Amino acid sequence: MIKITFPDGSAREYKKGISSLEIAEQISPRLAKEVYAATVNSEIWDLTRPINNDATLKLHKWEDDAAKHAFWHSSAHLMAEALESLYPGMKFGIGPAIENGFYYDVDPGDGKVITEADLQTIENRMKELAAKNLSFNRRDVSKNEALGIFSKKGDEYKTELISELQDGTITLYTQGNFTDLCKGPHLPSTEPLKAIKLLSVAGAYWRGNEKRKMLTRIYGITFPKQKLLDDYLVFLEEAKRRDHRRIGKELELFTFSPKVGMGLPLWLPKGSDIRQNLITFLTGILRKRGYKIVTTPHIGNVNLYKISGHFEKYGADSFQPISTPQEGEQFMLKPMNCPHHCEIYNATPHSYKDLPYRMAEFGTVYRYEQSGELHGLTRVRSFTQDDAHHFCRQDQLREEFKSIIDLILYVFKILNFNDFTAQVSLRDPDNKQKYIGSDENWERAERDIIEAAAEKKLETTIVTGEAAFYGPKLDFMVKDAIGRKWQLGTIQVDYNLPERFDLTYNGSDNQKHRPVMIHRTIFGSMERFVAVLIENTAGKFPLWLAPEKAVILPISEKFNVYAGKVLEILNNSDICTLIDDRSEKIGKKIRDSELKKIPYLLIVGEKEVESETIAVRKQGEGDVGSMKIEEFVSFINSEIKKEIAL
RNA sequence: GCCGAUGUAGCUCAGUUGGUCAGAGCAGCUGAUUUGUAAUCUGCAGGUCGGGGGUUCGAAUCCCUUCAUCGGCUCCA
Repeated sequence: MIKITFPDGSAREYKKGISSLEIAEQISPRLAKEVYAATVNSEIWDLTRPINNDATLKLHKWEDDAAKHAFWHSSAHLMAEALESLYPGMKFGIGPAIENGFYYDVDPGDGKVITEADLQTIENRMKELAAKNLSFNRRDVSKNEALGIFSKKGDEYKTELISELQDGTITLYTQGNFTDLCKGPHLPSTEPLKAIKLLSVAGAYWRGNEKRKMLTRIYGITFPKQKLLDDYLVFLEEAKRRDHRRIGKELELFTFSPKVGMGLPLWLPKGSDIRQNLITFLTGILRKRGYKIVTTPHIGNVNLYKISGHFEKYGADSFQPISTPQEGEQFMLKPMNCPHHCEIYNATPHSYKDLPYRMAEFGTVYRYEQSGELHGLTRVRSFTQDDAHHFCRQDQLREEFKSIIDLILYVFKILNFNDFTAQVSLRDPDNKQKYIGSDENWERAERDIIEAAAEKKLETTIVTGEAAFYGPKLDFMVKDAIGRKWQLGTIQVDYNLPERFDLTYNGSDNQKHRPVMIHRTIFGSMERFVAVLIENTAGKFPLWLAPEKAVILPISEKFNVYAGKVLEILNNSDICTLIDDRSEKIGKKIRDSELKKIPYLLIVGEKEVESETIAVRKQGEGDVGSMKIEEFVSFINSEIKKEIAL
């Protein structure tokens, strides 16, 4: 007998070799139907795998990621089986479960392509196969046996993977006629794979290496119930409606023109207003926190980037230098503001007493991005960073870090950005030659970042090997409407540029010392931030950010004169207001303004003229009653104050 | 840059296998209406069907090429 301990601490005895599925059945047949995987001693297992020793056991229902993972991984195998039966000779790469669903990378063979038009056929075959209720069988094999099986099939991708695995750790899973190299875990059978949808096909380099062959990646998702799939598809549709590219067009916020060039955003008046509101807001906060605002040109001499090291590292992949017609000088569009800022630092002498020195700029930079990588406002070739550089002493590093974390959290809070993650990127300790700076400084900086984040109660994930070559960093990431991750704010320690630009300060010992430099952004870039803001709010911006605060809707043209008077008062009170004096019915005017997401609709008719009031309707919420014009002005001002005060 | 898809009026989209197929709704402009909380009615105007080339008696439709966009991959100082 073996002892199985459950998550609640209770324990029961079972006969040796029992599977978690059998245990679930003994608890309740219903439970057995709802579990998809099990954690046995902190390892995730197939439900059917026999347990031979005392163990802790947690059964995973659909709600658990482990269950979804097994479910989708099994789905990937099912898809592979369908593909193999439809396309004999197809070769298989890898087919993992992902955050939402699964994919499989396949090589259909030279000259053959799979397009979205083929997905329905594949999907249908998957459904046929799933209905056969095929069981997934796990088998341990030796490296030689595995190599034999897959080289016989001609699956060169699999044999490549196997050749890198340790003998004795290799397992295969078989369902029906399909066998795959796989760690598992899997479902007991294909039976629960009831609702299946293949979503898209895309190219993906084998092993993520652009020098190697491009395979065809097929994405799909499955659910145990059709209802869940339907809900998911509805969610995807809704997400598309929140897409910033779509809302940006509908609300006339920004546009792109092939004539201007791809990836070069053109901000329309309303989008510009939002952007400017953010800049004004942030500038106010920065000044209170001791930042000095600077301004630098959009180009810099090539030599500047040779000094900084950027030219050597990124020069070939940048917009190429522009030359002066007579002097033969070469300039680059600035890809970042830091070298310019270093020279601003160098323009004046610095004492240890004056540090930290905080320098900020809304600096527009230009980066060459591959054409296929451009994406709305989130990935562009020209963007404005809310950039800043802190020059400080090594002993001030942690406090500076804390102050920046504090600032970012403060700004995110005001903007109602709750759904972000923070990642600490450290250097790869096994590959130290990739980085510049002393071991001592790195260790200290990494410790400072981690501890500063902890002191600020910021939850972080720590990733080694992701640091920049010049220092460790802390990044803030958010997801867009359909779950793609984008980096916004970042805080990066830099030991490189202070060396290269020979930045110094006078210490209390009257000796020259080297300051540490911190790069930081809060929004990341105005472009990306506005994009994320659009998707978060679905275009319904908070009042303080809204480009237009109110629109006056006269009941009929008879009241246009009064409406004009109201308009003048509001605009003179710095409340950006429009008027809709078309000869349309009030219902139509309300509808149009609601769709434009203007925060307040002010209806004026006979009653309002007589009492010198306006009937206020809040966007999305309805009538909120009448008020005097001055009352509305102070109401709006206090609402805005509430929004941006903390 | 790579793989795949898409590209028809300002916007959203119809246009079977090449043969009155250049259309609709919204937006715009007209005129009528003068309206009380999410769509009043009338009429008009708008496109060399992304650009270029080709096949054909004939191309929005087929082929080539180019530009742009979308979904991914690689990249992201």
